[in-house]
Amino acid sequence: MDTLAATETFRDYLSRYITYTDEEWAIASKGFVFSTLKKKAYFAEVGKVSNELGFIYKGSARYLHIRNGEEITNYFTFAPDFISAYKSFLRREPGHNYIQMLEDSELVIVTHKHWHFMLEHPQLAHKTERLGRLIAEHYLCCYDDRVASFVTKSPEERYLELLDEGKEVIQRIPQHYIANFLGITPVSLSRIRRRILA
Amino acid sequence: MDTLAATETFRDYLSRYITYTDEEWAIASKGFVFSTLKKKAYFAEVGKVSNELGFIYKGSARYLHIRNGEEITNYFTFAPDFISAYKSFLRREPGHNYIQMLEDSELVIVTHKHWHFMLEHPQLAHKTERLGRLIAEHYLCCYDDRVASFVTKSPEERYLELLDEGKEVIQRIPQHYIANFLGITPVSLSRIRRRILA
DNA sequence: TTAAAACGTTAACAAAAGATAAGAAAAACA
DNA sequence: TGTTTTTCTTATCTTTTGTTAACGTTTTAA
Repeated sequence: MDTLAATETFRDYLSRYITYTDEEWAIASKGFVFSTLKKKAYFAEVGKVSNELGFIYKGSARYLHIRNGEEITNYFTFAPDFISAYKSFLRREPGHNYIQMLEDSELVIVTHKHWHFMLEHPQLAHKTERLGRLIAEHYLCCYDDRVASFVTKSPEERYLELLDEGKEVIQRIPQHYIANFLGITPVSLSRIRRRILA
Repeated sequence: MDTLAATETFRDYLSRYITYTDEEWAIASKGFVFSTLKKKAYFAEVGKVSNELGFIYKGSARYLHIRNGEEITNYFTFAPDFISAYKSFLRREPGHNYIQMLEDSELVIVTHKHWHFMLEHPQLAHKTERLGRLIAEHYLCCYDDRVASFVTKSPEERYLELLDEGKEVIQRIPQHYIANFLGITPVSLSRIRRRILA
């Protein structure tokens, strides 16, 4: 996909939150950067301040921690979606997790500098503030669901729930990543699967 | 506390996110409503669209679900803080949880209508959008931590973590609520406590 | 293409959690 | 104050999960 098409895909994705006029979009998109990341490459790393907000229009990624020397996969993202070490990006602090590509991927990058340019540019500021608010609100609601499922459901129920929604996740992701995502061990997930099939 | 003092407490709390000028604040605060809720009263209920964003300046509350006929406490809030059925408030959908006061409480209420008045008023719009964004971002980061603790830590570790941070929670909240919050049963929390003391 | 690494399942045992019930202590309240 | 309700702990038993290790299969990469 060329950069123009990528930019349009991004614009189209954003339209669920906000619609910039052509003129506004011309100003905003001038600052976008395009990036290709190979499978296993890192978009964000522990200990580094993430200066980039990414829009992944091709590919996928996983979020992971290292815990007692072991990788624990936290979350997945599939194109088209945002990809970001929010906390690090927003607070300008060193991050606590890695973001690694699951396949060769292509992204539109909004640097921290450009994001703030958009937040301060007279013509873009208001819509950009709203965009930022709506995006944060959207993910807030997602997190709310996720926490609720940890609090009110058993691992088996969480897995069944995932089967219902996350068709893509189930088919494209190694099972031990999914186990981590559910907060259990890979061995335990394997047993749950056997239990369900029986 | 009288309504003027309450309004000032609210303004002071908001100053961590944004500072309205006196003139702006005069416009904004005109629409605030004041509410007193007794212990056990509900701020939000399942099945009802929440039309109110609350700022609790005195008191505390818990968020809870009903699951198989049993209450499951999800979260706690202590003054001063926001209190809101976000998902319901933001999306105008019937809510999936209750918010119940843990003690007699006093709140500043921003109705959905007034919030949108603030988002659209020429003098307030920009700061209000930013306020909304910063609040959402703040809670997003909180949720991120909470999910990470479910994914990477055992119930016992989550409890120890809570002991470190949440002094208030530990002392003022019944233990079976805390057990719910940690995603385990009250019996299990009791055993964890014995294990730790030994 | 071949060697190495990663993946998923299963087994065996230990540790922890869920469910249920009983009883004591504390808190609510009338 | 006295009674009821709530809260917390403990015990027993069952179920589930964690841990470690083994094995066959698939994928990766040299």
